[in-house]
Amino acid sequence: MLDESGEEKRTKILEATLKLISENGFHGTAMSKVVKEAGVSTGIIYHYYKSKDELILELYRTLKQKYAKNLMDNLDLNQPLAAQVRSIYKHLFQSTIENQQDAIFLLQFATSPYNTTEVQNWTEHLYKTALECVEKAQKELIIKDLPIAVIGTFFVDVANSLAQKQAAGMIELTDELIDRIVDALWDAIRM
Amino acid sequence: MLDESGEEKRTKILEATLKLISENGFHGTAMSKVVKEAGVSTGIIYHYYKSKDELILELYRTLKQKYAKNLMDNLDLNQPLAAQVRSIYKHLFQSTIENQQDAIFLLQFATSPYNTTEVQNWTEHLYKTALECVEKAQKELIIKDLPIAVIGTFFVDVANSLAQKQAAGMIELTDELIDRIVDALWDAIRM
DNA sequence: TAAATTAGAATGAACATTCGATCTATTTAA
DNA sequence: TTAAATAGATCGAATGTTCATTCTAATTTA
Repeated sequence: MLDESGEEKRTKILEATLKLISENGFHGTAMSKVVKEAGVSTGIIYHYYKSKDELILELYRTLKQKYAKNLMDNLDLNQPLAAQVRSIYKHLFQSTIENQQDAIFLLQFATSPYNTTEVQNWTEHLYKTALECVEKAQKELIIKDLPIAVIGTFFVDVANSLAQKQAAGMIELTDELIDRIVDALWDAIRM
Repeated sequence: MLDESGEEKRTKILEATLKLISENGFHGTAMSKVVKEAGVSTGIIYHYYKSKDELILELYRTLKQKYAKNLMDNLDLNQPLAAQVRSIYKHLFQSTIENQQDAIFLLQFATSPYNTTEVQNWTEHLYKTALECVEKAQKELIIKDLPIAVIGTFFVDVANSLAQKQAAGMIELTDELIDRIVDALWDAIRM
């Protein structure tokens, strides 16, 4: 190919996988369909990825990293803690909801056997800075002393679930509604 | 009796399916494994269920019905509204968390393509009484006027996610912690 | 030209489902 | 009361399909 580097092909494969899995789930997504959707040959997919599992894991890592990076980049450590925590909430929500396809894939992944303890540990380390911020807020009695996993659920899992409901047409998440949801969840955790 | 043994076999098959899917996901659960786990023959499963999909749907319906019934049975409409809503929360949490296997299956189902709009509508009607209770509390300005789907997420999806985290050993949900979580979520929705 | 990349047919395993035979209990007929 | 008939339940081997992965040959790139 002329203007298609290996990287571009990798990306195409990942994008096709994301689209198909978010629409049809892990079962409904045969490698042959990924190949077709991405417009590449069967062989090439195994040139870039060892196996289907490896491909799915790489897709997961790519997406998680994207979100974590975006979150950290938008975190202003000079702000008051309360504002920082609310900012984390807001960002998580907005980026989750703006990328429904990603959210649906991540939700499926999280509830699947792919999500091993090893993967979970890797994921957790990505959010180190945000976690530290939350822990600091707990120490200073700004937010409730709930286990970090519970607060994480309030943040991440709620956002993912709502994104899924929006994708299913059960709800419309306007900016105004997102603000009210963030307010409500802030009420849940603040002292 | 014939009927009884037949029912028992149906139950055995459902139980095996639940165990295997909650442990290994939809992919990891071949009909041959269900057969082995349930201790029945290949043929009999198709005598009772049209297909694998039909079996999975029936399992979903069975579980959902169980929870909805338990919830409604424990709802005392003579109590003050706030107490009713909190009671719903508490029950949802407790029953979800006490049955991790169920919760994991339901979570997987919810994020899979099995969860069509049709299925979602059926599920919603099950919780009619609880929904009415929440809506009434909104009208009387006891809780915030958030879309019912959002409040549903705060209830059901949070409980399911936490049950999954507990199953994964990431958290230990003691009675005391559950109370604090219910308190926190009540703070999220109350006026 | 040599090495890397790409193609897509070929392979074999896994899987959902079917089928025909057999068994068991209940009803009917003599 | 007993024997035959019927209908549902059960079995597991056989079938045909789908799918992940591999292989060989062709093409591109350096």
